[in-house]
Amino acid sequence: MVPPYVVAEAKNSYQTETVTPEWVDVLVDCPGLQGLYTYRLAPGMSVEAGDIVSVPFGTQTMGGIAIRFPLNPSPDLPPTSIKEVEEVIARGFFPPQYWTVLEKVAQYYCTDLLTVIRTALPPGLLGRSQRRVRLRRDLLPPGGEVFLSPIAREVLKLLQGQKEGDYSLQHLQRQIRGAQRGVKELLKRGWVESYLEAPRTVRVKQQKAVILVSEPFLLDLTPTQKRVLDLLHSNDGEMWLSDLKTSSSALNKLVEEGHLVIETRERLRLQSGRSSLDLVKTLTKEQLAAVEHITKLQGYQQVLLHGVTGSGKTEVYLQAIASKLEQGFSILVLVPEIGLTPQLSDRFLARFPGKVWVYHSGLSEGERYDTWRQMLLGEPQVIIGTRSAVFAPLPHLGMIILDEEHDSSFKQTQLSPTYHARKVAQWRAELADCPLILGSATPSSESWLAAKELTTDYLALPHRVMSRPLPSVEVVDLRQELQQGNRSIFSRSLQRSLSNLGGKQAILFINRRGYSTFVSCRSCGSALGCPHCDVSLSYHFTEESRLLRCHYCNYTTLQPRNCPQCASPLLKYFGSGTQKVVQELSEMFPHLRTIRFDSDTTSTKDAHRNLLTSFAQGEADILVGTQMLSKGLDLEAVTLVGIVAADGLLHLSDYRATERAFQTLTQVAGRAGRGDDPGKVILQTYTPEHPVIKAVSEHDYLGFIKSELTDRSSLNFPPYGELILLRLTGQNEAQVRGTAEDLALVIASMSECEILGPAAANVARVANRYRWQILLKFRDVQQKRTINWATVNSLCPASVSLMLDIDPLSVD
DNA sequence: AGCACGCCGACT
DNA sequence: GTCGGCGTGCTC
Repeated sequence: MVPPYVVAEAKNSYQTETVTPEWVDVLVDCPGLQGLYTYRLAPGMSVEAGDIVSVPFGTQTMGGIAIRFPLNPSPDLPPTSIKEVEEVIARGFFPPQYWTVLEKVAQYYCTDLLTVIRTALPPGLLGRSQRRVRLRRDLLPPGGEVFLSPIAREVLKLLQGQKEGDYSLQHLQRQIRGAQRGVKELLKRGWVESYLEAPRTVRVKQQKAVILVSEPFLLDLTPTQKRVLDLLHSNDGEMWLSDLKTSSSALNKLVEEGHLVIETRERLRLQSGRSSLDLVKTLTKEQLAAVEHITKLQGYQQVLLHGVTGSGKTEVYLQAIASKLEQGFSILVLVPEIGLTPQLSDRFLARFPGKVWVYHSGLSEGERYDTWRQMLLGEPQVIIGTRSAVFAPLPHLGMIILDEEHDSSFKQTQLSPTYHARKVAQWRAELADCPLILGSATPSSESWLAAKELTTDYLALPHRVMSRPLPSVEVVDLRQELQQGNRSIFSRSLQRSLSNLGGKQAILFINRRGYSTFVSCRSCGSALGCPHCDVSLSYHFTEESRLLRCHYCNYTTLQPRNCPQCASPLLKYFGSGTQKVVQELSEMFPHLRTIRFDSDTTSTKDAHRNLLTSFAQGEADILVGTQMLSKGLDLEAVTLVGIVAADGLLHLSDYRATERAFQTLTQVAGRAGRGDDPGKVILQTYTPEHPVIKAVSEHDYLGFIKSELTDRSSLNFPPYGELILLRLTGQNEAQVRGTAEDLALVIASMSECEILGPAAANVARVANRYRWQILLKFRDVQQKRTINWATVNSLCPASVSLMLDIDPLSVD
């Protein structure tokens, strides 16, 4: 059925042959399509696997990727229907083995190759053709518009407004509702013409460069020319004209005399960030052993670098990277969220100036496109990026580092492919035959088990640098506080510590944003809920207004004066969020300045960095924030960490809830005492006897993970068994439920796996869509392959959407 | 996703 | 009768 073909990986073997392929299978970028389309290659047109081409598709032109070269087109294809590739838009976008990784991801995560490619490639690489409309002024009779319908008249007016009278149809439709009808009318009269524009992809940015080729006589120069010459000298004789801040005409004389050459070159739009000074640090004995172990590795090897908070993992990375760079390799560094760790990327930039580039979804299209091209150049370099950077096309990959490997942001959950960057990194490292370093103070259960089973090397940094101690943790029983009459959200101990800060800084952690987590009526007892979701609304306030907001769908309404159910004015606010903590702080400690750090205050670009910078510079005394605080902040002046309420993390039903709680609490606690002064953590809770609280307060990772693994093993949860979660959503509750029940039956007939559910999701409705789920538990990877997902998918009606989460980190 | 082709209501 | 609505279906 499938014709014999030359696959992408075998590219080299066919290149050496003199036969030029006549057919090419192209992956056309069109949602809803997953198959490949066969095109003819015009004689003389050379296309390689991975090239971006434009092809006729239906009535339009589309961008696509050349995947493979069949020896013959499929026999069921009428030969006359095969069209020709139009042109090659971009070449060489994939290093060797790259396809293998993408195919592996598609297969493992049960999705199609195109979805994976769209995740991996920078956006804007694949374009689609655009229809444009142009006014023919020469054919337009004066006063002709009297014959037109109102809509056509409106379109005509818009077209006449512009000098060229040339707009994309899309633009016209945005401006005028129903523009297409008007355009048709004008087309028929022949007053406008329409044409297809070639697929628009991100373009290379071209700029003029000035190059010094010979030294002019200094005495002959005007002041401007002197300034230009000085600038050129301090930049190795080459500069962009735009950076010289002078017009090219001012340089004409020097160009004429042959001293300067001005030429147009591609200018890469790269974002490297800010660099400051960073000195190579002296290593502790343990760090040194780790660096030596890593640099001696040959070939693929996974390494778990288990370093307590403040043990100097970053310095180990930096020195290992330095050695790899010297050998001519490139290094990929993956971090949870780039915005949260500006200090980390700054340190890399300072240590390896000109060799470090960041890559994440916050970059503009042009920046991502150019950074991608920069990677393909193959020069030894370091790419720091978030989850999607695991697809960075570095040709001479010498090492991959996953920092904070336990962090759940490495897993994609909402969109397909639901990949985990750790897993993809393993495949990439295996193919590139290079080490993969997993760093964490609180390793994931997966990585710990791998180390225990010896498939991963284990390196420990059990002590902080400079012999600094880990912070002492004081557990405060909030039940006792209440009994003894303290109704504040701060225990007496935390209040005492805050008032004795003595010029040092504090971090307060609370895992909810907003002011109150829910509002309920004291008369009728009903809680104010979101009209579109099955959750209660959180109370937020701004200077202008008091709002109730849904944290799931962002529905926002003004806070009502009276209960909507019974009109009682007695509304009570329960639960504390970051806003309430900030407010209570300002009432209790008016002299302490606070910064709130949560997704409400960090939504704008650079907000993370700006807030953290101003805190680091001592412009505030206390940083109040959510989970975001747990991700690698390294602030030397912080001596106190207060965990306002740990309980929100402890009592969740999810199979990974305790692991996450331990990690978050340990990481937050680890922000204290990273400078010369010892740190202190005050952990407030209603359940001080909880094993997680005990383990966190004693810095006992080992004890924690042992009992956690015992629990997981007995229930065959990961990292022992394997999970797949089916999430079904739809507007009709009965239909969603019915579909879930049907699918569960079908799956039961295919596989021996354990089926939990179907059951309504924890939050049973979000944005008016009902959610049901089925959890599948497999013995091992082999058993996981027993399900035919095409069949399962085909049984799902169009009005119910089915989302597969492979290896879900959360089944709530 | 587009954009065709194709089959039903309000106008010359 | 025609024009034009947008309801399925195909795109090498």
